[in-house]
Amino acid sequence: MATNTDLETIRRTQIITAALAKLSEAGSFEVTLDDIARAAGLSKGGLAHYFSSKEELVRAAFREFFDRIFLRSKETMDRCPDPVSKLLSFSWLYNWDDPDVNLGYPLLFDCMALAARDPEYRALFHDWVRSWIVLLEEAVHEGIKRGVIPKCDPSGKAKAISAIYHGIALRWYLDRESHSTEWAVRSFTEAITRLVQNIPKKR
Amino acid sequence: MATNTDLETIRRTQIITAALAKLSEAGSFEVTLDDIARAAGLSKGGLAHYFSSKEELVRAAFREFFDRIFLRSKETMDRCPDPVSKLLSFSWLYNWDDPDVNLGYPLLFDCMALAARDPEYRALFHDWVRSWIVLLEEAVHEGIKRGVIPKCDPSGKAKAISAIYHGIALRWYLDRESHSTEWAVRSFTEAITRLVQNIPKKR
DNA sequence: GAATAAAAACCGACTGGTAGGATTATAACC
DNA sequence: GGTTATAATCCTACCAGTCGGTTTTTATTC
Repeated sequence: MATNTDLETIRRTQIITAALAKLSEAGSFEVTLDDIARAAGLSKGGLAHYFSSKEELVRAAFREFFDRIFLRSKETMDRCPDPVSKLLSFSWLYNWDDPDVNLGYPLLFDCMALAARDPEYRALFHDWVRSWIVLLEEAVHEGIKRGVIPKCDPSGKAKAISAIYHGIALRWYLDRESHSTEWAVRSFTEAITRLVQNIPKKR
Repeated sequence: MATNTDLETIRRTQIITAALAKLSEAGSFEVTLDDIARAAGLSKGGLAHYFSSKEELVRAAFREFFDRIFLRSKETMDRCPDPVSKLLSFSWLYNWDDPDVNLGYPLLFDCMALAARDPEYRALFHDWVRSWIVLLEEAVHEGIKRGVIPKCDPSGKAKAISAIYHGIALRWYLDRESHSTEWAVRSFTEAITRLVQNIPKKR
């Protein structure tokens, strides 16, 4: 028997799941509360019972999704033994068959467009980026300690690696006709590998 | 005395300039035709005389802006003598005091969010990316010919360089509190420099 | 070089539809 | 029977696009 709180949790997950799907499909401006309510098997009124405004719902949905992606990133990374392979463990970001990928990129683009103007969304984006960077930073740090990565500023390096993934993802997703998956994987591998190599002696 | 066509050109530029400002400010979904009309010193009706729909106007504005940025990129690049410095000539993208920068990023984010769903905008994005890549590709090619860049696939390399710029720009613009301009410049310089260096011998 | 006709540019009120939020009604449950 | 959950309406604001009409410009004619 579901207690009060249980039902609330269930409903909220239901709604957020539906919201994520619809948001991904249509974008935060074009999606309507009715769309989301219907997709969640509720009416608008029912939805209003759990989320008092569209803003609130949308933000909750984004936050939920970013958390999910972060967790997944962490798990994937943890399965890699050595630091460098950890840094290169994000190739799942470039897989058309992955449901998170198909759902996620439109959401991410939306979030960025919102973040370009709205400080609240900027904070959301910041948090997400931050968690990702911390993850990478640890790996860089470990790599330095083990001597497989040359001494450097781990934080700056982690940010650069993260940004490279992001930049390549952008192109891969939005301009797929000229940016193949092979290109994406090859490019991030090469760029990141070189970024954590010793600088070659002067020619 | 202005001929027919002259006035039309003037007005269209007027409108597009106003549209770009307003689009950058508010985003394509939140901006209204009235806003743009007013900013252009026209009424809604007057605006309708030149652009038959919001869609059309927005797209024209984006296209115009991307053209402008491309031209600027080209000019900046052409002023660099050697191939590698050409590849590194985009540091103006990370300058808060640049008006194109302040205007441009919100536009770019909007365009990407639109492109994530709408093929028309995807085509726009594609064209812009393409022009940029061609520019970089030429420099890479020249570098290979001159022997300052190791043999490689110039197109793939150009795409990677371009994506790196873009990725770093993203972070720099959206998460400014943890991504300084110094970080941005240092990171793209390092990443791209390494990307066009000879691979160091095995350790 | 006026006078007039024709066309282009422009205005602003109106319309139809939409969507977010609020209110009210109803069902379920303790 | 009162509290919670949900549905069904309603209200209001907003906005893209339209359209009749007005002003301004251009062309034409005498």
